[in-house]
Amino acid sequence: MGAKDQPDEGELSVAEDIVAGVLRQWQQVHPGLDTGPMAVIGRLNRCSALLQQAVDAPLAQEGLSRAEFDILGTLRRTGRELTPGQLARETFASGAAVTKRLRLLEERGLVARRPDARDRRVAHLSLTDEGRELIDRLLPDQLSFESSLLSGLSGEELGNLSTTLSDLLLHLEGRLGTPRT
Amino acid sequence: MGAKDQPDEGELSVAEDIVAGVLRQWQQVHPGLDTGPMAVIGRLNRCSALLQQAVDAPLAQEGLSRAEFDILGTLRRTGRELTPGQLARETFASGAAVTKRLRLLEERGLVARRPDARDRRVAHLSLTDEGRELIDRLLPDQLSFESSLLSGLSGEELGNLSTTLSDLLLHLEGRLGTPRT
DNA sequence: AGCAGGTATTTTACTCGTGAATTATTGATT
DNA sequence: AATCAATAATTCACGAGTAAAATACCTGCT
Repeated sequence: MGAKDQPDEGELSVAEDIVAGVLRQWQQVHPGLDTGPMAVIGRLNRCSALLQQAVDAPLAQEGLSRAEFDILGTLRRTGRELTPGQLARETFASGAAVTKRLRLLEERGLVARRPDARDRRVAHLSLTDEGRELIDRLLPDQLSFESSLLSGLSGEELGNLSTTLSDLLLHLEGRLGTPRT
Repeated sequence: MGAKDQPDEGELSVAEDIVAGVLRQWQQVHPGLDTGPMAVIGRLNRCSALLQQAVDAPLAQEGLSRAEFDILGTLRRTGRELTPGQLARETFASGAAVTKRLRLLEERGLVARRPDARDRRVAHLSLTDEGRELIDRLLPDQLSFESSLLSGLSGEELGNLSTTLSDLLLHLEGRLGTPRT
């Protein structure tokens, strides 16, 4: 389908992104190859990589990794205690990773652990006051920083992008995502 | 679970992706918070993670990691010898990572190393016949598999997505990407 | 020539994440 | 009651990636 979607070159000399150059190289080596998927997936991955790298910077100043931030955020937004297993599912991490992160976060006094009364296998994690204060302080800064990263796109573009990615995500979750209970 | 309130948006009850639920949780905890950046960046990252995981599957059958595939692909599409440093820059990896990957790829007979005649610090890597055959055999399968992953979106949506991501990528590269050389 | 400083690559020491075992516990079955 | 399978969390062993040090080499300057 996308075989003929030559991005109109030769018109306005709009700068090329890095992926465009890669696609052109492939066209020279394998003329007629449908590089449509690469155009989308390559850009998606590259944007994601650049964004993650940038987005982590403000957190690092607080000595938090993105993964730890995700745990705090998950506890904050759900507003209730969560077990390690639930945290793993919510943050798409392995149980082992969650165990490690929780140990550090507990040591820092940001989350607290409460044993379950009925089932002594499970633990319940919640934010301490300090943890809640930290995330509530960080989140607005984090969001406005992220917003500045997206400032190259108009509000309309962002809306469309968000919608299309939502469609894609829904589709991918259907085929690959966790078979949610 | 608890988030089972009726979506009174009056529209078709389209299923929600995972990020939508997260955004709704944040709205309940911090009403009025501008979660726009999360809507975009969260979905972008999640799509990227799901795609990367899926995309690696066919490669794994050949015993190749995505990172190794990237190296082979870079050598193939540029069509000439590259130094480890150039490969690192092209694949956005550290020099150390490239060194490791090259050792494995050399051992497997997929790439060949040639010392530079003038400057004995540098090496020139190229694909062996076997390496070229492997990537030429893999690439079409890889692309059609990727295409199937994107089948949930229409051609038009894919085109728009590609264009918008290109804009974003260009913007991000400008602020975060390669510093002037 | 000899050395200072720069560059290309590799090595080292480390962090982080994972899958597979391990431990501890529960609930069901006999 | 004793045992068995299932489940929750943790520990273990390992692989992969990184930053920084080390290595090896080049170039230009005095």
